[in-house]
Amino acid sequence: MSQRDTQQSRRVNMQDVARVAEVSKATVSRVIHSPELVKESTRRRIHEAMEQTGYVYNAVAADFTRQRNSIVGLIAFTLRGSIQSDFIEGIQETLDLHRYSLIIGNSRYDPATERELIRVFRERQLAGIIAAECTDDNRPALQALRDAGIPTILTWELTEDLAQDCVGIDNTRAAREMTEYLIGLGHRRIALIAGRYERIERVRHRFQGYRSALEAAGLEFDPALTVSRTPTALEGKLATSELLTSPNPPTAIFAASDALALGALAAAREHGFDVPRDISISGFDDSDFAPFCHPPLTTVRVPTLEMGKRAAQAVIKRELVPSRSEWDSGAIRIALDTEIVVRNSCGPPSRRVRPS
Amino acid sequence: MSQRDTQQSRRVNMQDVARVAEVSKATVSRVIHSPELVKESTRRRIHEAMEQTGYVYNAVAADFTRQRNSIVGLIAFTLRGSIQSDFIEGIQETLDLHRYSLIIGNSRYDPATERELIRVFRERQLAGIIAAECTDDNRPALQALRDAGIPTILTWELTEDLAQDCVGIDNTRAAREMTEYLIGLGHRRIALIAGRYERIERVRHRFQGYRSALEAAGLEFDPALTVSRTPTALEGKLATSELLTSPNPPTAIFAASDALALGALAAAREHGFDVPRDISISGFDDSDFAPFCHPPLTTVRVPTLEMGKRAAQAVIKRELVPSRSEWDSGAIRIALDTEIVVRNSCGPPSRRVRPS
DNA sequence: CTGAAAGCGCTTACAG
DNA sequence: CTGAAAGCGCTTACAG
Repeated sequence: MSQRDTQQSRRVNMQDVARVAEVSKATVSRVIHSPELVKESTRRRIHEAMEQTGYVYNAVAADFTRQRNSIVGLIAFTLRGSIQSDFIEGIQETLDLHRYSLIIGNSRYDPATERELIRVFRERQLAGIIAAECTDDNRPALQALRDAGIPTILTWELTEDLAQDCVGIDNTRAAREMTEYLIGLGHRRIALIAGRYERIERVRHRFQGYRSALEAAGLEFDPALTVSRTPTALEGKLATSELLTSPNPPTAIFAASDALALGALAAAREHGFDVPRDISISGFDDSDFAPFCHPPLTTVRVPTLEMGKRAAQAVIKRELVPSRSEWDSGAIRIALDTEIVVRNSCGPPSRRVRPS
Repeated sequence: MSQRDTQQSRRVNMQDVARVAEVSKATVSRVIHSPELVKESTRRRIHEAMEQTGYVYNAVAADFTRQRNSIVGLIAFTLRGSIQSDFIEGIQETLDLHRYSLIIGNSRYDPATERELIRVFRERQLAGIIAAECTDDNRPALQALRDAGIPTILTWELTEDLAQDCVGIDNTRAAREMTEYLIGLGHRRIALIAGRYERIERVRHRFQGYRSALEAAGLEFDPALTVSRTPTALEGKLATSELLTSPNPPTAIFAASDALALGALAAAREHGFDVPRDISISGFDDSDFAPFCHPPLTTVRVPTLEMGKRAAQAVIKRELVPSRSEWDSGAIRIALDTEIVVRNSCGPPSRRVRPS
């Protein structure tokens, strides 16, 4: 193969193709990007030359020349659990359509790494950033990115900052609706297991939704019934164990992620509680595994694939209109609907407090 | 902020910093890459100049100049299920350490997309490629990448092609051991649910391991007991339903991924089978959710985090020694150990064929 | 310890 | 429909 040969010396570049096709490299570039501008016969000759020389387009050189990269970055705290793979699939699908690539950055919940990530993304002059999660601490860094001309889209929530582009769901309402559903089933003592309220806006919103549903129903808000945990099954299990063995246990547990709910289910079983007879458990996300839990999990469906697609579209839209004056005409704010998926993990409360 | 100001005109570049610090840009470059080569006082002056001008290093220009990109690409069929997020975490952790970024490509099981991905990765002149999965059809494309001087590391399996760099597990042995475990429990009719044997080497190996354990124990291999499915919970459930309602059902099901096993568990419950009393079910992967299944899943632990780290290290090692003559001194082949994690989803067979 | 110079491979107006 | 020319911002020997 010619690749092997040329490799020892020098890669084939556009100039080489131009020489073989007896055109200028500007024309070769046109064949690649706007073939309709080039005469049919010339185009054919160039294609042949590319074939013959084993030419591989150099995207790095192109990005460099254009002063704008065709790579989008994703910022996440973790790739486990909380980030739905569907969400990333949605982003990729859309990006592929427009010939962008995706770099995935993982801050591992570490602010220093997060800062580092943002620095690297700036250095790489990425076309845009999608933030899957963002602590309040991290907001200024995102803002700086935006100031540097790099579009940033926050996802999974509708930010209180109305100047921030976002594609998300109404977490407050979603949590309120699930809480109302549990209240409607007859529950009076409903626990909430969620992330760290103080740092993440969307978790705070879910908490607010839960609380406002309680208040609207005239139910007392009991701080002992809300626990903050990292959204993993293990933490959900631990938290549920504590709730179940507390002096005045809940009759329903609303886990603000399906991973937490999975752990809650396991804890309930271990303590001899039948779900939903002895205790109701609901989740949030409608993950892949939710229908296969025992019992199948009642949860909040989040249109993650759609959210990923919309976020990618938003980045691309921004990137195509880089002028800041245009941006100032208003933020992109896309609200996606959620819905409660009723399966079998919730039911009316039993009078028994402890199972046999 | 200075970023905002400079943005309207031109970005601050190395030359600007050099001017302010009254040095050449070569020296600025040295401060960034090999500060030990620069005199302390000069270094300080340059750092001040960078600060003052709001300089942001241009990594695209650097990659372009160096003719070698500091981004590694990952190729996968999907981001759902089969790819463990721990695996990607491991890759990222190692890459971060060495200041590489990760582009994640998703072929969505489509050969055309896969080819496209490989083309894009070549155009981007990536530092190397890690293939999380690779059909046989796709092997030549990977080979072409290698020929073009881009290191490619295959993962999750120890390839039959001894010239291919790989970091993986012995799928044959792992499957044989799990099958032996089930045989040891007393099972005679053991089903296997796995991916498509004909296309993926590691699935083929698991199948071979299963079969060789059967033969070693003098058990008949019954083709009716092996089913090929996409590794999702839904497919696992469907396949299990069929097995359970077949004329001569198995007493144990070995699902070659935990996602399949999760579905299998759900199917068993739906058909009124108690696990493990009426049917044993085992998985493969030891996913996050395995301990929280009902019952907790007996499965094969795969050191995914470690595998990710090793794969990234292998790419970096290759990338640092790009000369082909060095490569020819031998392929990188790293075998990682698996182990059976015994939980509660497997037990001795019952004599009952159908539950009450 | 530091500088001058060449060059990487494209794209982008501009001209014709 | 096509070409000539400038330039993007670095790094890399080489020289001193």
